[in-house]
Amino acid sequence: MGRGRVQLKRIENKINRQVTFSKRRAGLLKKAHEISVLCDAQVALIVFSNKGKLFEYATDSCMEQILERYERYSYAERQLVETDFDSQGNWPFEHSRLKAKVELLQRNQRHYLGEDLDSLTLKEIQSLEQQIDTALKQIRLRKNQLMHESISELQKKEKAMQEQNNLLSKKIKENEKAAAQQVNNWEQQNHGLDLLPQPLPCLNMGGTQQGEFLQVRRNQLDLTLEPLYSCHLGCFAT
Amino acid sequence: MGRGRVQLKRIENKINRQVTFSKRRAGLLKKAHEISVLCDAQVALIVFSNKGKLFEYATDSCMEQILERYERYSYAERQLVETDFDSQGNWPFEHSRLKAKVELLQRNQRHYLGEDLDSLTLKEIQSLEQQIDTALKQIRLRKNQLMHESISELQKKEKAMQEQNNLLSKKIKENEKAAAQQVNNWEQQNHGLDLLPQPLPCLNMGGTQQGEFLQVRRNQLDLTLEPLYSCHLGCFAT
DNA sequence: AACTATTTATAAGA
DNA sequence: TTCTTATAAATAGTT
Repeated sequence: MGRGRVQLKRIENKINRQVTFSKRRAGLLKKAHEISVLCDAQVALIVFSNKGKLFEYATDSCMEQILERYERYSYAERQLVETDFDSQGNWPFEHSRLKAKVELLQRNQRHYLGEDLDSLTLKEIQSLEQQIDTALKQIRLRKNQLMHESISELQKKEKAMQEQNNLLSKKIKENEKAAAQQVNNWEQQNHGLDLLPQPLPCLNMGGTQQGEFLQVRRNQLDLTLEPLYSCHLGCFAT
Repeated sequence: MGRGRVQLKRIENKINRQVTFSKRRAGLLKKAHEISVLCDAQVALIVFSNKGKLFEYATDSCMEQILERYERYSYAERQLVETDFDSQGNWPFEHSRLKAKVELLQRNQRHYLGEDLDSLTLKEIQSLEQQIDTALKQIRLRKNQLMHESISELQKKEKAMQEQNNLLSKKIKENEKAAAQQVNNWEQQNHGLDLLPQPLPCLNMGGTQQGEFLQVRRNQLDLTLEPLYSCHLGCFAT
């Protein structure tokens, strides 16, 4: 919607990205509100800019309520299992223990994500740095592994297609030959009738193959999620 | 956008509302995805239809992670909400919700620490890598800040001590001078009585000063924390 | 589910 | 950032 057709990939120009973000964010929030009012739906929308700023919309401004509802919806099954498993226990105690645990985990999580670091001493920061540095190395290792897997699967696919391709080409040539033979025969019988057979284009790896492959992987690894959108991104963007 | 101008109010016709909901829902999800990709933003969108059906979109399919981030962001307000919620005593629900939360947090934590990465897709890994990379940068920033603070405080201290040192030296010299004067006087009065005053050693920055100072800083900054991260590193190692 | 007349959103330019 | 404008997209009403 604008003067150019838009490609669904990250806008590299920073200024441009920021401007587009502002505009589209406004549009998105507006539309969230509209569907909420028009269709009597309950909507929660959370947007973090790439700089980490938060924007949100929630029907009737009750974000927490909607998130609660969401979690209830997603954890419905789990609850059934857990409810009678726990009922033997000492609830008040268990409960406060859990709350403490959650708080601790959240605090650690903030630290792992590089937030709220002012409360740490130099020594703690240094230790944290080492942990995160190690983690990053692991993550990159695994990423590379996955990327290599992707690559080799794609190559395998390519090879298979190439073979199929060759086979088809061969068949086409044979057909052409047979056809030419036949034409020859005809020409010998009734002179001067031309039939030029069109050469067919070869099959090639399409640009969509990569996306398709990712979709497959996603479904294998992530059985719980509905795939809302197919992958439009290049696989190997950083 | 359509043949008539739209009024921002609930569509009363049920069929119409349902149809509009379908169309706009698709549009909204699409736009959420677009802004996420184009502008490198993290988006979570939750829609409950008025019949209670759930539709959702989350950048990189990690809804829970985004919701966690959201809750971290609105931490302060949330405390109040939770306290309220607890006291009305829906314990079984609250309890299982907490357990789910703990589980989620622990899973995320493992990922942040580079463990248990096999369950993640390539896209998720890439997203994780970016987060952790950013975190590490933050951590290093803070570390450098702390180190600079340490250094400049130490330098200030050094300077102060140097001054004190000079002052003391001066005083000692004066004392010596005075003493020599007196000795002279005495010598003039009763020849041949030698009293050589011992020169006093100067004060210096001891090797332990630095460690002590750091210890003090630590205690000032870290009143609340249990030592979460054990320290294996030297203070100023990278 | 398709179609199409219109309205909206928004990309690019100022 | 904000405004303008040309154009792409979304979609309301229709079939």
